[in-house]
Amino acid sequence: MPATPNGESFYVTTPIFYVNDAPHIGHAYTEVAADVLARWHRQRGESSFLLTGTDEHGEKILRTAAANKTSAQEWADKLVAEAWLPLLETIDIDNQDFIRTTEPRHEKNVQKFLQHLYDTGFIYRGSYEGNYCVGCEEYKTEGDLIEGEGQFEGQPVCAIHSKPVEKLHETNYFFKLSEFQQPLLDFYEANPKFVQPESARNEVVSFVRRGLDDLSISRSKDKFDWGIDIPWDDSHITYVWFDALLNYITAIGYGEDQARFESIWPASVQVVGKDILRFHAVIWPAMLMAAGLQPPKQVFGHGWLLVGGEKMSKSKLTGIAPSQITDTFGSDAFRYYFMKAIAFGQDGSFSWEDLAARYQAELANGFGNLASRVIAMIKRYFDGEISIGSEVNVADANIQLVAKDAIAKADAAIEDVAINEAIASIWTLVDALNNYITEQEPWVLAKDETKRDRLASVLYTTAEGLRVLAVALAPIVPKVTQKLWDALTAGSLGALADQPLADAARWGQLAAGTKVADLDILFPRIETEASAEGK
RNA sequence: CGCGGGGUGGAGCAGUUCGGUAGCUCGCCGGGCUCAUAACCCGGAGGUCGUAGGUUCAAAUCCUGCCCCCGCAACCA
Repeated sequence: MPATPNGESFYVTTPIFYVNDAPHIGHAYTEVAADVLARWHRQRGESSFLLTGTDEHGEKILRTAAANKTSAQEWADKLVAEAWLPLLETIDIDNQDFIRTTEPRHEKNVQKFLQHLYDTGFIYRGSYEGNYCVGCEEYKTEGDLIEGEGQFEGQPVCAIHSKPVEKLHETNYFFKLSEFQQPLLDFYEANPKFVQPESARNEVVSFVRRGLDDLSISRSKDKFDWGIDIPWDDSHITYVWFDALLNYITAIGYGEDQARFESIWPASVQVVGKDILRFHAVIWPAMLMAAGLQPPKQVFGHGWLLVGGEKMSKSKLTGIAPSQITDTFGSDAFRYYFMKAIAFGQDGSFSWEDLAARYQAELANGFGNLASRVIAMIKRYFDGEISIGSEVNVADANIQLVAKDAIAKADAAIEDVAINEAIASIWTLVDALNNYITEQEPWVLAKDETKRDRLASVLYTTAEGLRVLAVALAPIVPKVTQKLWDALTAGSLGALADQPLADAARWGQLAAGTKVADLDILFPRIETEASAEGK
């Protein structure tokens, strides 16, 4: 694996959640992916920073707040406290910061950014003509409209209200996005990994080739005022792009702590759902270019979770709250399942049956049971004491090779943001160890006093294998690997999260004489029927 | 001709860039083992690779037509 020097910085972001939404497994999926990347890089010795947060401005929030008889800010506060922060708990996210777009550190520096672009001529005052739907109280793009039926036959109508839209004019501020078509295409050309996966990149490139329009970035306060004031014109507030997207830099010191900002930016990977890929791969880099800042190194658009073969949706009642899964299976299983079962970047099917099957086969029977049998044998045959045998054979050496190879390949896979491949690679060691135990038959060796030394070697090999697994799987399943680590090392090797991946496969780290501790069942069998859920 | 993704043993997927024994996980059947969470290990059955044609010595893989499913147009990573 590449020997990464300490001091390298890894900055990963998730989209900020629209605070009005109800958290579902799609949100959690994005979070877990980013968290796994961040933890992995941290164990590579890099200073790894995971940012997530909430998007709290906008008309909808203002309206639901009013409907709940409270102010927009209080409404947002409540949702953050009751929905979004608990979500992070539920799935064990180790984020270094959580930014809210209503915080002063954000609003103030968004204004600095806007002012800068205004001063340098990238923002101008223009007239906006659009199709306004009175029912929605917002402008619709051509694509938002559908063909009318019945009395409105032949004219475009709002897809939600099925009523004709009005042509309205409004004076707005615009960002000169159109000037960035060629710079963006050049940038994509020079940085082929900027948009990943490949299919996402192709889509973005062809989208930009078709041409870009300038972007309206402000709204008149006549419409609503729950946003950030345009600094030079207090009759307008900014629109989503210059508010939400900028969180990625306001959180790390843009505009007020230049040294810190420069030490972290540009972001290493910005994980986004494919629905918001264009904003992150087109508008966002253009904004940064306009401001003289570097675009992120990579924007990764992941796929959708499909339920019953279709995209999850609230209206079809296929939205699933993460806690529905973690209550039964635990946060580690949640993290493992979604990272392993779905190729990151592609759509993936979720089903309770698949989740239960993988939990049982891979986590409980594969990994959990392996840990169980190894610890049990050390206790049974050596009174719980780690013992290093001297008789090493080809099979032992092979396990060491598998371990080394597994880590190296997993590391390379993480580099490509292929999280499922990384896990599959680590799992080769789980399988190899189960196989090794069967072939070495330690229970047979145990019956022969003269084979005591060989027995020690076999058990030491398996214990070291478990140690490697604990370290390599810590970013994926932090809770159970911690339990395993405690049982195995009795604290003699320091904290699990501090174990460098580069050194993980170096054999011989468990010291002779270490007493292994009791190990709880890592993944208890789920007694309830396959689905463990009433569906 | 709106844009895009996809159709591979019962389920979920890989393989399609650079044609040449169809692979993985789960499930199923048979065997082994007993340290372990009725677990683990080995072997086996099961596929006209959506469909119709074309190119080729050879196509899941290249070309053409057609059929079907899904996403983008309502909440929504």
